[in-house]
Amino acid sequence: MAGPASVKDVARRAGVSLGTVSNVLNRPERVGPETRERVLRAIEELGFVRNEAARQLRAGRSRTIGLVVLDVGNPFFTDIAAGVEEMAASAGLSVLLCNSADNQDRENHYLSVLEEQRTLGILISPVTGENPHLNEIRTRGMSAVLVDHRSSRRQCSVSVDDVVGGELAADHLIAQGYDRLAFVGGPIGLNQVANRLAGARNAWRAAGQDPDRITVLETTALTVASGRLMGERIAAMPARRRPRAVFCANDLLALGVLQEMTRQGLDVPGQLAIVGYDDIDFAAAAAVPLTSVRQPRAQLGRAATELLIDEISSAGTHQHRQVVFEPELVVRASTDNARRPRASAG
Amino acid sequence: MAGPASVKDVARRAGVSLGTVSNVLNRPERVGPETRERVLRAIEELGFVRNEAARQLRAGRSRTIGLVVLDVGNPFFTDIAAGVEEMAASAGLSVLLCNSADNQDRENHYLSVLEEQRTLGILISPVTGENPHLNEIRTRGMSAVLVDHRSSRRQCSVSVDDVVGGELAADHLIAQGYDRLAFVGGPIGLNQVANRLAGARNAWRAAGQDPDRITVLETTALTVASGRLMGERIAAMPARRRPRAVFCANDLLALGVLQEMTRQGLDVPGQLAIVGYDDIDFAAAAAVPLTSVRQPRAQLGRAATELLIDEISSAGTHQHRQVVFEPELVVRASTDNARRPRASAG
DNA sequence: GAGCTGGAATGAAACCTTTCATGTGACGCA
DNA sequence: TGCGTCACATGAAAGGTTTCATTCCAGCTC
Repeated sequence: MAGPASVKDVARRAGVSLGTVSNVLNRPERVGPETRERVLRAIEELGFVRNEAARQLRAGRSRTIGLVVLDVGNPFFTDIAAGVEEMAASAGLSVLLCNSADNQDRENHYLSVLEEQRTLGILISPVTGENPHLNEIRTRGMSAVLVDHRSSRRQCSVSVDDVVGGELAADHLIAQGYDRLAFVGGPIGLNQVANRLAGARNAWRAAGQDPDRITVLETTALTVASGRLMGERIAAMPARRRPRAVFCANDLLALGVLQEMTRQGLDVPGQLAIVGYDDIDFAAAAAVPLTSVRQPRAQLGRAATELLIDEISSAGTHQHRQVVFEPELVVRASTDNARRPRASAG
Repeated sequence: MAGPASVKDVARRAGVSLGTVSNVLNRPERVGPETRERVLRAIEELGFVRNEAARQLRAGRSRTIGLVVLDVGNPFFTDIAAGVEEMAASAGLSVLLCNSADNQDRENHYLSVLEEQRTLGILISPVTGENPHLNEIRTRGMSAVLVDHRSSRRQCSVSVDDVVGGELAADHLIAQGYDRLAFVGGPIGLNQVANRLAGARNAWRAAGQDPDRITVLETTALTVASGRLMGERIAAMPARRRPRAVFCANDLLALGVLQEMTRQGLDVPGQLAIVGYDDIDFAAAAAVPLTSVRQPRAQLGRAATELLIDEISSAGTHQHRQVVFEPELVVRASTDNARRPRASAG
């Protein structure tokens, strides 16, 4: 026996036909108990394992959905993934988790893989708003739901209002009396980044300030390492020109900045207040517990999966929906202006 | 046209045979330039996408390896996954990431899925040492490498010496003068947990103490939430019976305990020193930067993938190897006994 | 002009499972 | 005895790709 056993081998060993073996596997009630027993024994003895590829080829589609995220290393996305998996499992589907790492080429590569696999549908947190490749794939009949990104009316999406989130963060900083504000995040091309910045500018304008006077410190990625790098730059600024508060596009950046401040002996929030975004579990456990904008992560994942399943199963009647959740500000020590030392103390 | 276009459709449209289309796809140099052009145009016009299932059925195996981890929510494992993916990509392979969530049934489920998919090989951080199902699958010719768990000589594995890690942690605490020691971790059935505890006991014994006098506080999982729960229990102990130092089986637990201490107003390391394990990025950014036992995570992933690829490609000559890395202690503020208040101060 | 060469294209077979229309035989009932 | 029914079991077909042994043909040599 060269390769692994096939239904044919099982059939021969059990002395029945191919069809009967298949029936034992898929509709056991249609097979006589004695025959069934014999087939099962043959399966056991040969160590037969279904060939999913052949199965799927016959069926024309798989029982898998794809989830493409921007960064598996970010707990924000693994929390979403947990929600997706929970929902998918309860519908009997598997989830194929792909990491685009903020990279358009990788995103497209994974989209191709998912299409070639005849995946049932795709959940994607896209690198950019419009991805022609994704649109093409959808044209060919693949269902897709955008996650963490609001779509047009021609497609389903699940997102959290990032503009509102940015406003919440900036409003809070303004209310706390911080004046020189910086925004840390990037690449600016990322939608989430752009929207959170736009929200902050809105709030700034509403407070009667010039929205362009928010210093934008653009990073190359939304990671702890990028945050540390930017932290170095901030610490190196002369105290008079240094911002009093930074709003970071996500918690990883915020934690990086915070870490660097601590290392350089700058007090948070005394010399620099920090607001993060996402409220991942680690934000609360940070050196200085982080004020952050909370997103309902698992819920995001569940809702997206529900929409996708609906789109797949009721192809004809499906109505595209854009679900938008509201973010929520969680205030912690990192923006406590009471702890800010006298201006002369620096 | 009902379903998506197939090679047959492309062939018809381009006015060539099936075989030629396949050649354009797989060995373009064997096809005349003019014909090739015509086929490519047909592919473009029809939006033809290879059917991976059929491809794989024909080939007998996929171009994918499976990675089963204990907890995708734990940065330790996503860092390993990053290493795996990097190595796999450079060998032209895809990675299917599965989360067993410490659960034997889920682990077995994913193993079955991977076998049915005719995955090229499996990297697995196993829930328990011996998994009969995994052994069965290996019997049928599937390659598998254990990750973060040392195997017997009959199989490849990549791990970090957890006993040494436990010794490093406990030695450090002893050297810092901490006497009442507790170990936080669980389920004790998990190998990593058991070994780290064993290491700590070794060190304790070597220091002339009764190794059974290490209090074992068993948790149900290695998560931040479990850590918080155990933190509550620790805080609730009368100060005289409370441990002076805890060694946590991983950083998530340590962060949870730390968070709860802060919430309850207990000083770390003043009233409780904490050592974590893994040295994930967040450990350094914690409320009190965590002393932790560092593991070379990405390297673990890369090495495991290398072993797997070797096992797959040189099936005949392959020698099973057990690669064991050495952990490294990273000392930070959470175990700084200088900051410990006078005994009478409590 | 016959025979040969090599590049290019062909078409059937194989991979494995599932489905479905068909076949078989036993049994009960009129 | 003959017919209909029912429960099982059968075998061929289909699904899309790749491979490989053939076939075809233009161009070349002798």
